[in-house]
Amino acid sequence: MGRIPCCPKEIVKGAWSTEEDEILSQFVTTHGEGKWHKLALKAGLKRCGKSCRQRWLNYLKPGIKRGEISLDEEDMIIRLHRLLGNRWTLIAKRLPGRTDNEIKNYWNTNLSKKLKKQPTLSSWPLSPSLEHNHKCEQVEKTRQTHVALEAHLPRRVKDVQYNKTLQNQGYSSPSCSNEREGSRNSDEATNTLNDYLIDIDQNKEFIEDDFSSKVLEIEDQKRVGLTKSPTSTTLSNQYHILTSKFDPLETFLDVELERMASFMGHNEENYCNRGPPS
DNA sequence: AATTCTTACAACCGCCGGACT
DNA sequence: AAGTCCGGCGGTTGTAAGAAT
Repeated sequence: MGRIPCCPKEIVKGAWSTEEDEILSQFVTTHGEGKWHKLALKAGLKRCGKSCRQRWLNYLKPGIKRGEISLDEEDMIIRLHRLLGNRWTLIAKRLPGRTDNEIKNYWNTNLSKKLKKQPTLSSWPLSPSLEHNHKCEQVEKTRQTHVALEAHLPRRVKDVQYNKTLQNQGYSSPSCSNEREGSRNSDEATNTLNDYLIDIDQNKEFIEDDFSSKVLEIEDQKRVGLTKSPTSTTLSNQYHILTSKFDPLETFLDVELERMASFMGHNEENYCNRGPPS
């Protein structure tokens, strides 16, 4: 039983014409998004479904911001990239109107080169001051020490399993089952969001790899449907930020961005796409 | 003016995982 | 359980436009 080809036989590739854009826009506006393969056929577009999806999501969808990326946006991209790595969709979610593709391109063509020229300031790219530079150096030193001691952590986690449940909190934390060999012991692998929020509150040093792995962990918690807020009084200070629709990753990013802003003496409000919890 | 080089970015491609049958 | 569909993601490529020679 052969697989149905995903694209029409006479598939058109390359740049989209104005006519094609109009057809796609009109069709999606009328019939909605999704089922891109069928959509392409019904709309009479000789395009791959994926191509239609990409064209709509990256260029035609209302609300997409075109044009030059502002300094604020650039700064935000750099910060988020340090937290998340090449996870463009996650980064794009924090920049309203910008698409993952646009951010990825901007990074590859502009920022990666810029940061290579200024490796030390890559962590904190805002306008420099002496105090600022001093802090940057301190942070970079700490980071380098940490990186030297710790092998690089996996960027992606494919498999998740529960192996720890926090008592009296109704909150269980997954851990990575594909840990690098010898990179962590089992206790380290069971660090929880709770633990990490305590770390944040205690204003521990910024360590890049810890952030990356923690973000991954939080994403996995989301993936397995972890939405229940803990109730421990010990942790109550940390959880004032949690809303009824608790989203561990969003919360984590908000906390980190606020922390970085406070560290650098900048107001991060503009970067947070969610308002403060009510 | 012609040619070559560089840059920017739109689009393609392969892979993955969840949903469905 | 296995096969297939479908959407999402991130890496890579193709190419137009501008800069340099």
